[in-house]
Amino acid sequence: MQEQTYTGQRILESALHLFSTRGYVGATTREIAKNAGIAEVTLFRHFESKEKLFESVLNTYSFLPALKGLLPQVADKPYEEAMLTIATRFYEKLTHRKEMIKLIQAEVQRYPEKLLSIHKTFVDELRQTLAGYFKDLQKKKILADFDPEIGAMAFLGMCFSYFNSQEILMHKKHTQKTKEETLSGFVKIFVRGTAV
Amino acid sequence: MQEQTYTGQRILESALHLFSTRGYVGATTREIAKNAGIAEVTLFRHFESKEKLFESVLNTYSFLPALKGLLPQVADKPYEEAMLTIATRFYEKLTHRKEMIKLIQAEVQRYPEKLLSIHKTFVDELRQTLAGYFKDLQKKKILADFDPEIGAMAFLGMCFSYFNSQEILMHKKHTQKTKEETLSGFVKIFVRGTAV
DNA sequence: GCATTTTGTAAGCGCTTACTTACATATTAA
DNA sequence: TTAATATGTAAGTAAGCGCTTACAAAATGC
Repeated sequence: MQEQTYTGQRILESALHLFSTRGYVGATTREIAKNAGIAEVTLFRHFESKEKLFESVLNTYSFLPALKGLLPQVADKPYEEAMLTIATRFYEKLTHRKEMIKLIQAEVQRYPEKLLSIHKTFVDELRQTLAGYFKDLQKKKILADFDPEIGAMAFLGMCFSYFNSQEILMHKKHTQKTKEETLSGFVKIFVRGTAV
Repeated sequence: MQEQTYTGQRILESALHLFSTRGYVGATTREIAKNAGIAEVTLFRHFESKEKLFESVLNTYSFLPALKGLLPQVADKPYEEAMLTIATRFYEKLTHRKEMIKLIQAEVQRYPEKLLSIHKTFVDELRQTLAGYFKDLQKKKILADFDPEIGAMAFLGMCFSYFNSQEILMHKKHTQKTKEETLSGFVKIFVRGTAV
């Protein structure tokens, strides 16, 4: 891949921000350049076209999943405590990737193959990692008998939806419960269930 | 509200479709008209401007929440069976509103107040309805002690996330488990938990 | 059968967009 | 100190967009 200069890097950062907030069409090359603090003609010296810039943004900011590295850290923790740590870290990772997630949701139909590939790689890694963790605990008879894949989907799903409503749909302005209370409540329900 | 003619109705349907797949900026009035099978000049005879058309689309296709009407139907069912019915109906309602949901996700930053209001009204109604149901069952000592609001968020969240990945991010092309298996698995986990 | 309403066709305006060319200036490297 | 490289300024092109005007044609209503 082309080595990025300082100017090129600023262009990419500006582009990610504007592509994710305005969409591909709504983000003009004029505005991307201005936001990056350069002349528009300079943008076209670094990137052949707007479309190539968009592709570079996707390549540069694709997900770097890291839940795998987290599991050894919670291996010796009690199950419920471990799940809370995983939920909190997952939320933090999503928050760091907020702009890329917004970009994928907004433009998934403009570049379906690429964006779905990025997203799927990310989701599959998460799901498989968490499902593997559940399988291990089931072998140790710590967990009940349920489909680990579905369990992973359920858990990540409720956390992602909460992240989505708080950070992307900005409901956090109207929320009374803290993130900690909410994630803790999710974990409690996931671990203990809701029936008597 | 202005009474919609047949032509006006087709324009609105075409606009919803193109606004949700291409975004507000990416959906041109030329294409909206063509897709509706009319001349572009006719579009401007029915709607003062592109922006007024967009607003009419929001007003016309705002959510019509209907989970409330469902609860009496499941009141006498066993808890787990009732939850599966609720999950299935919720998924169906989301599927019917797929384009509006896509529109909200894509354009929430262009029209934050309006779109967030629509979405929040929808989500609040769902959450409150489901939380009320949980409270009733808790009073009857059928459910454990947990925050009904957080329970509602967790349940709706995992269902929505699954819907989002299947129907909007189109992962269903790569999915082996059926929707029924997945929702059933979600409900089982939600009701019984995952710990032994 | 005629009047009214609705829509189509055609042309166009003013503006914006992505992108290019040419020359000047600033910065960096030799 | 000079050469090379990177960027800025200015002007411009071609295409497309939202929207309008004028007239013709089709559909509807009385």
